[in-house]
Amino acid sequence: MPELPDVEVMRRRLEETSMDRPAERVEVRDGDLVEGSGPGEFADRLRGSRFLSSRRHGKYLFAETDAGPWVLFHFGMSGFLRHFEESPGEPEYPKVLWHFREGGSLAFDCRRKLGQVRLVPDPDRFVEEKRLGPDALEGMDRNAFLGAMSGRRGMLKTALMRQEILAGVGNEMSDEILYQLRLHPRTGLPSLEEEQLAEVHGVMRATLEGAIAAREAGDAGAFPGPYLLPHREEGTSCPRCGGEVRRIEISGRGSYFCPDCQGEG
DNA sequence: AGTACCACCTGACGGC
DNA sequence: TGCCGTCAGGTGGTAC
Repeated sequence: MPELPDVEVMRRRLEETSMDRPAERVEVRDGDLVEGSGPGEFADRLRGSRFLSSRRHGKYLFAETDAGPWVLFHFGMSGFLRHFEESPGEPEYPKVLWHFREGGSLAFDCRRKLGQVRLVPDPDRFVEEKRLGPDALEGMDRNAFLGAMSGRRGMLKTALMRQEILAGVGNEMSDEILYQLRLHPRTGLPSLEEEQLAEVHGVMRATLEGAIAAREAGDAGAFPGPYLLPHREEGTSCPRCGGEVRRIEISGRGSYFCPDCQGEG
């Protein structure tokens, strides 16, 4: 799940449910997911601590603690956060849990174990060391976007997904952005005029905002106009023109599009 | 510079 | 029912 919109919604849930509550106990059920320190050390450092604030950069979520460091959450392909009050609400694959003193728990769930949790002294430094580009939603105005995209030879989709160019767009959102633009997934950057690139920027922002709103509302209808996200399946019909949605492979990643709206390539 | 491909890891799902 | 191949939205490294 987790691309920028998903992570942003998780950040908001974290703000609503888990701030300023001392953790009675931090439970590491799978130390494989904890990077940079032993699982025991991680739990010990955070015992009794509270989350003070949160930040997001691209697909990374940071939570400031009064223990000093920030907790970094990265979700891989199958990770998410869930706050629950009673044990029946516990998700299926919780790897790290915060049990709050006043009740309730926060679970970092990660079925495929491709995510990670770690302590970092400073989010800005982490972003710099990771060489992440500016956040696709908060950190890129039109000119920055044009600057980042101009002079590149590759595909638009690939560039949108490269986290060192801009952070937050993944495979699924890149497909959605191309769908909204009615561009084929293999569209090359050199074929786009500056005016079209500016449109890409606007549509990217609107698509990310729309996806956040849709996820917040928990229903697809919140998205303005037809969108591809619920139709990522070969053979389903395009919500815009009724054409047949197809899947092609780009660098080993599944890419879904409507040949009728977006061209055959 | 850009692309393809593999690896990481585990589960869900469809076909036979 | 069970086995098997395929696919999954993440990143990172290698080879061309």
